[in-house]
Amino acid sequence: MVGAAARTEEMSWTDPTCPVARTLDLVGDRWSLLIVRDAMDGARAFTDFQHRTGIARNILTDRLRRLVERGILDRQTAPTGRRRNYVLTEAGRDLFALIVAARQWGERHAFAPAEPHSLLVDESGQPLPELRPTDAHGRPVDVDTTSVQHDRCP
Amino acid sequence: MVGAAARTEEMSWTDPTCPVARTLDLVGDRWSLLIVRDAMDGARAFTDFQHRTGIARNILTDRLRRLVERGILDRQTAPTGRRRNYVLTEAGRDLFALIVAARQWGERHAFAPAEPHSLLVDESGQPLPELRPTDAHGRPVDVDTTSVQHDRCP
DNA sequence: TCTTTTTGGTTGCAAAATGCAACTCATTGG
DNA sequence: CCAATGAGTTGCATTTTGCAACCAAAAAGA
Repeated sequence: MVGAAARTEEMSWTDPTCPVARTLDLVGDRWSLLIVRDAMDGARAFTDFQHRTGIARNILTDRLRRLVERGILDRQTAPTGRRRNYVLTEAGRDLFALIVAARQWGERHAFAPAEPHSLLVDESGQPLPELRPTDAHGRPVDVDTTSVQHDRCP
Repeated sequence: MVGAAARTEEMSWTDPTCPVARTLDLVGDRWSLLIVRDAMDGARAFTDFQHRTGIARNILTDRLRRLVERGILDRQTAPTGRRRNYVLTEAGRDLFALIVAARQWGERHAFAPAEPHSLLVDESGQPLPELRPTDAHGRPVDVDTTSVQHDRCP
């Protein structure tokens, strides 16, 4: 299902039939996924995001608004007219796999072997195993063993 | 391991300790992942990429060069013809999981239920099951059951 | 062989996105 | 009440992108 404002604002897609392209149209700019990353790591207030990402404040204002419009973040006002903060929607939380894939690729290809980096761990402190696409029977697949059908409507 | 030119050119990272941020610095712009997507789907020549993505040619020139510099594409001279084309490196092929994650999120959240879209299938024509991050024991994990350690060097 | 077309770019300029600093205006802590 | 902080907005300079025209080498055709 498409996000709220994507409907009202009649989003113009780079490549309307490709889910990869639509995803990039929604969160594929320089900052949106870093904002989502920080939201997943507990950031909720404007300044949380500003300090963690280092993004310019006017751009942050715009990105937060767009992520809300696109159904990835939600603005919640705490009980007594307090400060509003930003929380992930279900669609936003579902970006977890994408962020994990980005993190793991970065660990494999953007760091020297001994170079320090932050680490994503499960509840027992263990790093996650690598995400591996599989076919319907659980066998690993890759570029060579898959193909894109451009002419189907499932 | 870091890409060839990332070393020579002394890349300046948005957030040097975060693998997600480094990945986005390398392929997180408006076009790079669509170029990789098309390379995975068989595009090799300049004009293949130009027609599939619709990107402006000067930008395409620049993105292709950067992807080569960053170790994601390689320029290969075809056996008979003199014309060089672009093929994915191992690091580029390893972006498969990231592209699949983007595709699956797009299918779930950027399309109306009956809206047509391209489909990634395995060798027997079956769509791939959804990628699910798991812990070391194979149990599904998500935002709530994981955390980022910002102070470790594995 | 000579000409035409296609490929793979480059250059210059206009438009859009981004970054930076200064300025509001409400909330909160003392 | 007053100062400090949070959450933006506004204006301007810089950077990135898009568009169209131009160009040289390679391939194709006559």
